[in-house]
Amino acid sequence: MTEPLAYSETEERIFEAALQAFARKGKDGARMQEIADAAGINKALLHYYFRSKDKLYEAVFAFVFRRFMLTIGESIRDAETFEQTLHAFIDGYIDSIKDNLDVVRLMVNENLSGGHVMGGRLKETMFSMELAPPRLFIEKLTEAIAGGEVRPVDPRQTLLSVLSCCIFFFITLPTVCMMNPDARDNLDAFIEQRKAHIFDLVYGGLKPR
Amino acid sequence: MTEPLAYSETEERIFEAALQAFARKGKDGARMQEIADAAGINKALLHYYFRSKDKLYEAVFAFVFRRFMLTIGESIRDAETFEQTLHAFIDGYIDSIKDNLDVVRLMVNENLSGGHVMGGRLKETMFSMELAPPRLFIEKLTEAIAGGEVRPVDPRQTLLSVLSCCIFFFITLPTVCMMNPDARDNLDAFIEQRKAHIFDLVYGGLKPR
DNA sequence: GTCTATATCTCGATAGAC
DNA sequence: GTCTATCGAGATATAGAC
Repeated sequence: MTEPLAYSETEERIFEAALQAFARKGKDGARMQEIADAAGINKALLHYYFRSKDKLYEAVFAFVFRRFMLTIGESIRDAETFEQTLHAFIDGYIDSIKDNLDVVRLMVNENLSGGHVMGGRLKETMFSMELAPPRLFIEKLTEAIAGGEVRPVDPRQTLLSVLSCCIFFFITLPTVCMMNPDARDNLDAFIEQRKAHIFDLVYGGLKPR
Repeated sequence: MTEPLAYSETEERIFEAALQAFARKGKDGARMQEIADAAGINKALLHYYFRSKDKLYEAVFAFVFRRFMLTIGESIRDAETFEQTLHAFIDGYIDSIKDNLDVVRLMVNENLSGGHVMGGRLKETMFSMELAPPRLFIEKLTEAIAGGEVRPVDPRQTLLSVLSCCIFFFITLPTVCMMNPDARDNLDAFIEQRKAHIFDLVYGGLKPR
């Protein structure tokens, strides 16, 4: 099941509307009517383009997932030291997520309901993107351990921890804002604070003693 | 709107069934029929007890949220040094989450759809549980910074990072298992590995240089 | 309290004109 | 391609017997 390389303007408007609906309420919770309204078209046209809700969901997921992965890939440049790599990774991920919050919400929803749609996309992406950021991160970290810049740690666990720190607070934003007044008052400032803190904590935790 | 202190056996069976349904498919995606079936009762009885789906959702959320908070509170004992506190916090949280995966999924779903129901419960809990674990964590960390056991960091950001590391991989378990064969083959072993890694990384990142 | 039967409504999907 | 109108399935919710 190969996806088209390009979509019409109408189709992309549908994707944006569907993304928002699916991200906030999940596949079952979202309504075709609200997606049509938000896209400025008729409900029948939705079925004309995508046949069924399931097909729309899969098309939307494939589209935004691919776009998001490319965005992240572009945002993270290669670096000399592991310190630079870590900095670029954290900043790049957080910036990309901030601009694609609904994509992350959609992926979390996918995981909550089994992750079967995402599973297919993941496998495809793994092979097509040789230098995906997570892979790059693990390579650089492994080198850094071998070179003595970083003490011996499990690279995969470390990657998971960094990703956790960069993503989790976006997922639980309502709760975070309720527990943390700064985040509610000035989210951008909080995000910059967060970037600095994560780098500081993780790099401190990785340096040899 | 005060909640009852105790529920009948039937009501608790309904709660378990509803928790599972709401956690996996969200409030809108879950079906009253499947909840009734899973609880071993009739659909009409569901409405007899809780009047509507919305009311059932709120009751279930209040019940499992409160129970989960108490579980975590009990699992984390007080400790002398901050090192012990951190260890107890990480192990206690991860064990509690492991035994209450659907509660966490429910809370994440709540956050994805705005978090209004959870908001009310959070406020109530903040006041009624003076020594809730997050508060204890921040107090102990602040003391440790003052005493020089830990270098100066933002306690709230640090708490958020530890929680991220403890919770995120449970939320994205399908993806984690796909990227990480160990987790799929032996989840319990992976979880123990994860506990050790988080403590190691965070405590390393907090120690004075 | 617990059930069967049914009312009422909403949603996904289609038919057919333009 | 885009619309209006509508069908039919399946959902929540209720009525009423036991």
